[in-house]
Amino acid sequence: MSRGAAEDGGSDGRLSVLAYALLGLLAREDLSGYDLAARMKGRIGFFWSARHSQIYPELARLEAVGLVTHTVVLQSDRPDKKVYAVTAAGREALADWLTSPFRPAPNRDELTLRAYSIWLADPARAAALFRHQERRHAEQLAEYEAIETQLVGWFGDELWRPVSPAFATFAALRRGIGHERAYVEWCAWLAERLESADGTSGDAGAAEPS
Amino acid sequence: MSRGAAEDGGSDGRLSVLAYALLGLLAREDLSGYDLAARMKGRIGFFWSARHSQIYPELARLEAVGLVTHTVVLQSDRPDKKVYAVTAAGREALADWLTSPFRPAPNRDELTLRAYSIWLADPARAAALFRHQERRHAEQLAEYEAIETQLVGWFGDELWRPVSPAFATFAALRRGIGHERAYVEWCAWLAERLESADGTSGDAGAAEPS
DNA sequence: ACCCGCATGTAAGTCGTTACATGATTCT
DNA sequence: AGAATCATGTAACGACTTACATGCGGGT
Repeated sequence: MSRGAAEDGGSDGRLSVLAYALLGLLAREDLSGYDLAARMKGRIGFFWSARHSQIYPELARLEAVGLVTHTVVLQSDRPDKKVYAVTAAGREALADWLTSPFRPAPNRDELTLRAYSIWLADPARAAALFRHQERRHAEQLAEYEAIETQLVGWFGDELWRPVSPAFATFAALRRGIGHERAYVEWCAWLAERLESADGTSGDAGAAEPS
Repeated sequence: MSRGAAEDGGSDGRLSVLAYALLGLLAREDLSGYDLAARMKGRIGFFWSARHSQIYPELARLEAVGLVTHTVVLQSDRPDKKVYAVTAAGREALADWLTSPFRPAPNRDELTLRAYSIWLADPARAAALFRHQERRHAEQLAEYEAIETQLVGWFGDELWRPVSPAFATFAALRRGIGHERAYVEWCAWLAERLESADGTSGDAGAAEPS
């Protein structure tokens, strides 16, 4: 049983990471394409996202290889919808992928790229940019920490049991918190450096042009 | 002069982020396409990268709109090369971009995505995965910290002058250090949780299959 | 003889975003 | 009447990866 199902649907073409993102959501609850799109710009949006235009075709592909199925749910007050559920083969494909050899994709961070050329910019303007980003990330951090508090309240001990979905949610959230915390610190450090230099350097780089 | 040059080459099509990455490197020193590709998988690789197949056409585009120029350097022992230099218009386009309104691209982190479904995996295998990643990131962190030490040695006070390229290098590097540090901590935390649960849960999930 | 580093390009294909397209129902 | 939410798709384009293609010179 543990080796048959993985081969059943897959034929041979490997799945995209998006496919696993969808399977991961569907392993927790049955959802429509619309719901999946909503999840992708909400909760899990900070580590994976996709638009509905990418999700609908991907769901069709997953169904074609037998990793998900759908049932049409008729609604009177709203448009009907297709609710997708993961199959046994889908669950297994997901579980296999989770611990499979991992090749990290190259990082791309536009703000760091800007920092790399920041010596060409006006220090005052640059400082404003990084202060702004500092605020953005501080807000995001606060939001995550609020969710963390809620999580600890709702689920108690369950949060520490690795077989629980709540644990996995918590784990991902901790990554988000660590990420934002580091980002805020960096922005603040850089902005501070830029601001202090703006004064010492003398001339009116900070003044409005008009 | 401060407003003519920006419009000269650009016609109207916006530049890709890659274009600014290349301009940022060329603003520091003249380089061939080959050299640029090398930079992109070395030093600056941790916040931006590109293959030569993407770089060569992009350089042609930049030259077409007058932001860079090239001179052919004949070599006897090696193939001739085209060495690119940024123009005044190029420098200005870069400087303008640096502090322009910034729309952060969506984050995608496959390891966090895996963590989100980790409740479906065997805890022992999952722990191994995150321990492995912890090591990888710890090595990366050590490397960055070594570079930081060198940087502080070579350039002294220059590192604290925002108009110096060394400062910008330092700033980007600090981001890398913060990032890796947070990542290592997260991997270690998660691995620990997975390992402790593996023992309490009882059976031999950690044993070799053969 | 063969591989590696230098050096420059093109082509095919995947992944992702933006925009196009439609249509029902509910709220203001 | 107009906007917002729910709901599902397709099309065009841009960004990026992998593979194809070529050729010289130096080291083993």
